[in-house]
Amino acid sequence: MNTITLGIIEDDELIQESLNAFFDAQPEIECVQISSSVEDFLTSIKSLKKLPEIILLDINLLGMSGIKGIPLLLNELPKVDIIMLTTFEDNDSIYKALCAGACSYLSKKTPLKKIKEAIEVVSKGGSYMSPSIARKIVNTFAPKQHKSNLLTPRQKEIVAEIVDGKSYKMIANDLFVSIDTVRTHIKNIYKALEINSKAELIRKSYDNEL
Amino acid sequence: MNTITLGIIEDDELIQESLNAFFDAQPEIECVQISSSVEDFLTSIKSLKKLPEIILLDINLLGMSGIKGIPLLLNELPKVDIIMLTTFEDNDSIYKALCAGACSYLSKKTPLKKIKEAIEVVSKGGSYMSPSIARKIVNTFAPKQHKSNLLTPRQKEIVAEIVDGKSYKMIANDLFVSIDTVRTHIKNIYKALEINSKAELIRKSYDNEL
DNA sequence: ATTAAAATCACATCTTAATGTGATTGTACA
DNA sequence: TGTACAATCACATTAAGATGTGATTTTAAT
Repeated sequence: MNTITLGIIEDDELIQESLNAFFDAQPEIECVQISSSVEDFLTSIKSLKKLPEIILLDINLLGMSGIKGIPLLLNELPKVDIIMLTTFEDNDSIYKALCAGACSYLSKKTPLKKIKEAIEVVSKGGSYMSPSIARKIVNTFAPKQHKSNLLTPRQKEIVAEIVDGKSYKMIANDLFVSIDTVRTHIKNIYKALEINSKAELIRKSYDNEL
Repeated sequence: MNTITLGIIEDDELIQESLNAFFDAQPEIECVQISSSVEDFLTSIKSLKKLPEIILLDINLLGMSGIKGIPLLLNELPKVDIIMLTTFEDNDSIYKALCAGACSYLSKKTPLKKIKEAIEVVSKGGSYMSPSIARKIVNTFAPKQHKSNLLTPRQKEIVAEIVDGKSYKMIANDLFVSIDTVRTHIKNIYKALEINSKAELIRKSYDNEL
């Protein structure tokens, strides 16, 4: 197994040193650049022989924030994997970092051994995150429980088929009813939602408005 | 620590039995209901004294799919946490399951010990997922600079109108061209995207596939 | 027992969408 | 200076969708 080249962007000197000392002792990982800011890091890498494959990135930095730096880092190093290493664990920071292109998100409380593990996992094409952060991430997908009772269960079935791209005829077949029944359902759905076209129905469905 | 009550929905008898035997031997986890389908499960829980706090759910089931079953399960058991346990590891299945409200996603290849660990993590309010699945999940956030050149700028304008719920006639009016021109554009769009209905077009548009 | 709501089906009518063939114009590129 | 492509329009046909009126049946609630 090849050594993994690592970059660190972290403005707390204590943490910098602690990480540096730790990775120095790990033959699998070679720390090729440590900077206190994204700006410095971007300048420094121009004169490096070995480029980092993975970057540990803090959010609260001097100069631009780690999150704003992600696109710039990815622009300079398109193949790099970015692991956030930060004290912030709020949904918003996590969400923004991932949307910007980070591939993993760790709390600074994470033990060094786990950080190393995360680096190895990411290097193999995976992603590591703590259970609590993972939960926050999956929660961003979860349905926003509108649960409006505008539509009956049967009507919702019909909507699902429509959204799936089925024609009335196909729906009738799938649900074992006549096409006229499908028509009637759709008439009622349109009345209930105060719309009058399939396009609006699909939009509402995608926007979770039913 | 209290025992965790568990439900299992899985139609493969071998896996059912293997899970059942394993959890029988775990004092921390009590399996209160095993069913082969979501439908059965929903019927069965009505007569249970102890309700499951966590459900292991397969996707490929007899009757309705596990993914379609998630909303129904959450409806009956609003506090339940659902862990997908499935062979499917494609982005789409993962994404749909999480959007439907699953809180964790495991491959069937996961060792029993890890499944138990996942259950305990979820029971504590976290989420467990394997590195490869975690990576797929974070990738759904990442910026997708597809910017596919499948459609010309004019065609994209037409699509925008369609998605907005406009009819051909309205589009023709908005863009100051004849309705036949709109028709031709749409014909070409359908050909380019290899689809043949408005519904599919709207879906692709919402799913960022253009 | 009555009522209300949900789901089913039929028939009719009109509008919109899907698809094919064919043509013209302008622009960009080799 | 062709040629490829985007954008425009016309005509025609078949399929699908939208909408109205009216009716039956089953089930849940009053």
